[in-house]
Amino acid sequence: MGVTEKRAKHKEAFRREILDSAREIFINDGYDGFSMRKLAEKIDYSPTTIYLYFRNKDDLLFAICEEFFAHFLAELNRIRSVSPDPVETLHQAFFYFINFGLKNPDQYKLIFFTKSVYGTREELFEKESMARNTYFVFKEIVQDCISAGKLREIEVDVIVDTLTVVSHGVVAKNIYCANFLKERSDRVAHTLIDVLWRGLQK
Amino acid sequence: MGVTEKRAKHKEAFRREILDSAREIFINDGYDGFSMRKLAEKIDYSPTTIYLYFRNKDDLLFAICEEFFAHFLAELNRIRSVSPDPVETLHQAFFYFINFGLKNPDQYKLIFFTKSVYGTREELFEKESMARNTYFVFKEIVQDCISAGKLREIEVDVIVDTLTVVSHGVVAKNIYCANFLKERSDRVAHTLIDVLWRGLQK
DNA sequence: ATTTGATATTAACAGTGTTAAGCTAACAGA
DNA sequence: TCTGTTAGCTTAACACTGTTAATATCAAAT
Repeated sequence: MGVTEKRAKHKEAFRREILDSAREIFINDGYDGFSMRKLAEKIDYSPTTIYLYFRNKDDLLFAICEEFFAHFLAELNRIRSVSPDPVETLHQAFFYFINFGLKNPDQYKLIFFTKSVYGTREELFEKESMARNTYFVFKEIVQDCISAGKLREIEVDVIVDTLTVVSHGVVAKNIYCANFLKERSDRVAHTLIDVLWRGLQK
Repeated sequence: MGVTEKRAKHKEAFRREILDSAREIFINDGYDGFSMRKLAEKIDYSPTTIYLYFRNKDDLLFAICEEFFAHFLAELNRIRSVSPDPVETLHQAFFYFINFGLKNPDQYKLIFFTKSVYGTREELFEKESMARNTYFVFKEIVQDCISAGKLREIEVDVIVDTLTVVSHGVVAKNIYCANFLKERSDRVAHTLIDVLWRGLQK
């Protein structure tokens, strides 16, 4: 292995180390609680060193979000391959997102409620990203249900939005009304899914 | 009118002026975009003067939130007095919140998605506030529907949470997925209410 | 041995929330 | 009228923030 290769590898490893430390701080302390100086101290380098590996604070956040969406995408594909029934697949996929949010509110908040990391709808669709891929796979799952005649004839995009809206809602409530859904968030989530399903079915 | 009274009145007027300017900045620039120095410049006083009228930045936000909730409460009571049918009242009340959020995303975000202004569920219930009053009136509206036998037999608190969850969801999606619901937010909101209603009815 | 280039650092700028101390002007009582 | 007090406001400062420019370090290549 050549020297330049070795260096490139070390650089990559260092980038990873920065990213992992950054994610920890972002999740624990939130977007505002995160600071470049805090991260620098954690990794034992000067604050400006970070700028050699990431453009700025938001670039760090973007990289972290992409890794999360890669994770979501993998899970959606797993569910899809395991469960052959489209309705069952949608149920599981939908519950996966809500459950992730309820179990990891800080992560969910960071990814979805911090900044418009991926810009407008158009900007999200324009350039390739894990977030974009995740969106399309989820849309396909919904489309499969429609194609199987299991849902009311509502535009697929409207249904997708409706579902993500509800997921965001459960988690937002859980995050911003401190302890509001405590001991009850699961019940509210299940009630909501139950109600939604009754309302969406043909 | 005595001198002390006059002074008190002036003080009150000044407080109002600060609050109005603060709300403008909070809404336009968001919680983070707001700064004491910005506000000071706007009202043409030094930053520290503000601290003679408000404990700190969050105290300003709290005062602004309370005024909003006073507004909500008045509107809920108005709807209630106008529409005698409990189901119609709930529909209107629910749509009022969603609509407020879609029409005034910055305000909604400031009030509901910025900080846990009113603390935990317990803390909200403990001390009297406009937010607390608003919550209870909305709960009463839901309870009226249940009492009239118009809803499935689900615990009233769960239904209230479910509805606020959906309201938060629509608005959150609208805010954080920039332009995501654009031109479609109304349709998604109506679809959601329609779906929810089908699912909630007996 | 010298040059080059990558990597890391120090110093600085402009901004943040908040506090402590001090100034000014108007009032009250003698 | 002089003095003491107090309300109202300001200046200065502290400890932070993200980010940039200039500089130092040090290993590899010539």
